[in-house]
Amino acid sequence: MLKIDSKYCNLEKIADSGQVLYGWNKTEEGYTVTSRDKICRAYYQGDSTIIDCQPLDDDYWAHYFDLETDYEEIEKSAPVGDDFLKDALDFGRGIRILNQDLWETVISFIVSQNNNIPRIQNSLKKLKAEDKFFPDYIRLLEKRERIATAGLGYRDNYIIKLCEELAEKSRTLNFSGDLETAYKELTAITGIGPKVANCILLFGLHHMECCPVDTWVKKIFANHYEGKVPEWVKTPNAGYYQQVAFYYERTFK
DNA sequence: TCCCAGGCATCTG
DNA sequence: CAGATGCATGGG
Repeated sequence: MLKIDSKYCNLEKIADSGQVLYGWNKTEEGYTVTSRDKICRAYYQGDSTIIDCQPLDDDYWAHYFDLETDYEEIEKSAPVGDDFLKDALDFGRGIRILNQDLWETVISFIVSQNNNIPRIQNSLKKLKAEDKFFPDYIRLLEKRERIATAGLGYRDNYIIKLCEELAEKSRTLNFSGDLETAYKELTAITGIGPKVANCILLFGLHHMECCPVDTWVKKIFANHYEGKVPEWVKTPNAGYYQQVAFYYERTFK
């Protein structure tokens, strides 16, 4: 069981921050969270956030919830004199950048393009169907009818092509090289462009300097920075600043 | 009915 | 290189 100061681990904010499109389900006490073949319960107890898993797998979940990172320190290192960022950091305090499963993240954000969040989540649920955990490429190729009926629109071919290419090489996705190499390998996949690649790098591979620029972030630049790119975009923790800014802007759209 | 959604691939100049 | 366009689908 993990016990975290809830000030820096707010379950609702994490669930609604747009980084996680699969695996979080609301319950009476809080959430159940699945990742790969693992599951935990997450809820509050006093001023603490509790992560409780059966069987015991605290190391996995400690990494998933990114407990090795000091978010108070990230806040302190934010560029000064930026009122919008300061407000976003206050509003989003409690968000953490999860270490999500790479495959789940890749599929989630391929599905996310030119799509809305409820539809994305619905499609991912349909891909999982009655399976216990999110299907790997082998399972998806076995269950092609799911891909056809998941409401994926034109994105279905991106997923089929990726699964078939992995099957041909008989290997799962992994990006062991540096950031630049991973970015090139990701954007070489049909259906993955700069924005989706940055989401995968940030949410699946935990490159905190990556800053996905989507329609909301463009709105932020336009509405709060006179159309210019703010300083925080090019800092080592840009991914976190992007996430709280996204959450802040989208909440008060 | 039109417009949009955590964009991308493709084509054109 | 930058800019324009089509894309599947469901919700507002």
